[in-house]
This record gives sequence, C-alpha cells and structure tokens, in this order.
Amino acid sequence: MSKSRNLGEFEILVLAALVRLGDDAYGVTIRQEIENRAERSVTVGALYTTLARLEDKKFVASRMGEATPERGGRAKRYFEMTDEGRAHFERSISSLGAMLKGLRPWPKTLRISH
Amino acid sequence: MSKSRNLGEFEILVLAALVRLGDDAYGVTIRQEIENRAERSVTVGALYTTLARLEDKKFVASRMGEATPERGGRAKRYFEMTDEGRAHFERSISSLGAMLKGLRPWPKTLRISH
DNA sequence: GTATTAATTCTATATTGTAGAATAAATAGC
DNA sequence: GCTATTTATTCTACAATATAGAATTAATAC
Repeated sequence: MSKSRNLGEFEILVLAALVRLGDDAYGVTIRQEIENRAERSVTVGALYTTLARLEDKKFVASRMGEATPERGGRAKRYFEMTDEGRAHFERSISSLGAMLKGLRPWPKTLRISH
Repeated sequence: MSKSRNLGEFEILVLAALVRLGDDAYGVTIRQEIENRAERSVTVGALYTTLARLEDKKFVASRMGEATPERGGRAKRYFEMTDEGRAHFERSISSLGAMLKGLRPWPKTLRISH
C-alpha cells in the first residue's frame, strides 16, 4: 500500500477542474478548463496520466459515458472526485491558502455551489 | 539548460514562507513557518533539498549569516526569493487562484507588505 | 470497408517530494 | 586545547509526480 502523501500541484488543478465542471468532466473538458482558466498549457498525456494516478489512489472515480455521441468519436470517460479525494483536496488547499493568504496576487473567495 | 516548468506544491509553500519571513528566512524558521501555518509536517531533508533545487534554478538566493550566534551552533544560511523566482511564484499562485477561486475552503485576501 | 472524428491509452523520461542519518561549526566548561 | 552541547546544514537514496507526444481505439458517415 502506498503511503498517503500530499497532492501535487497539477493534481490540485485537475481536482479543482473536476469540481468546476461537475457532470461534464471528462478528458477534453478538463483540459480546456485548466488551459483557459489557469492559463497554462496541458498536454493530453500529462492529464490522463494524472487522472489515472488519482483513480489508483481512489481520489477520483470514473465511468464511461453513453456510447452514442452525436457525431463520431470514441466514448467519453467521465470523472468525479470521491469523498476521500475531497478530504485530501481540502487539506491541500487549506495549507496553500494558509501560506498564501495575504500575499498579493491572491484572489477573493466567492463560493460556488458544487 | 533545463526547461522552465511549473513550480511544485512544496516549492510553492517554501517560497511563500520566504515571503512571509522576510529577513529571518533560514532553514529552521522556514520549516517552522510551514509546519505551523500550513499544519503539515516538513522533514529537514525535504526542506533543504528543495531549497537547494530552487537555488540551482535561481529562484532563490542564499547568504551565510553572521558567524556569531549568541550561543553555540552552526551559522545560518538565509534565503530570499529572486526576481525570477517571484515571476514563477506569481504565475503559479495565479493559476491556482484562478482554479480555486470560489471553491469553499478558500481564504479571503488581506494583503501584507512584503 | 474506408475515411473522418473524438477521445483515450501507452511508454519513456525528467523533475519534484520525502526521509533521516551524517556532518559541520560554533560556544562553554574544565 | 579537549570534550560536551547546541544549532543548523549537507548528503544520499529512493518514491511519486509531471510531462510529452505518438499510438491506438471506437464511433459515425459515405
């Protein structure tokens, strides 16, 4: 059994994207969400590798989407955070928040529903 | 020359500690700052290794402290962030901030002087 | 069935994270 | 000047995360 460690920086971004996307979180949308919002490039390999690792750790769960997209292409694999994943996620952002609180480019909180 | 990448999670915590500590940032205080504020354990090895890497990348600079402590013990090595380090740091926390903005355990901004 | 489209999986390597023992360097007392 | 004590850094090794992009899979449309 692998020891419980802290989440990596990219793992945090991915989990945050999951929360933001809710139902519609799969590879392509997750990637877009991070690229657009974080203004940071994300290669497909990096993303799927990270999602796979998070799933190994049971921090996310996935299910295959309906095999009936309207127009060609492979089925989507949807991801969502598990309760365990959420616990780690909150611990990580709590630590970051505590350290970064008050430093300049730090944004205001505004609370979303997810 | 090594390619410019994103900062890791622990690197971010360390850099944040440097900013917070200002003048008084050396191994022991940095470690305390992270343990106390982030509520996360930090081994000495992890910290110094990370500081050494940040210095290799020119994201921090260090200088040896006065060789005259009042009461025994080796000289301190003080650390501060470089301009280049700051640029990376701000980019990283900007990305994190953008992704995490609005999610629940996210703190308010309050601005400190450093 | 062949082309096209959409998406995931695979494989390999670099970098970051983590731990703790070992070492170093200063002071104090004798 | 030795020896003990204190404070702090350095060393070494290994594990996990980050990153890239080519390859592959699976569905639809002609």
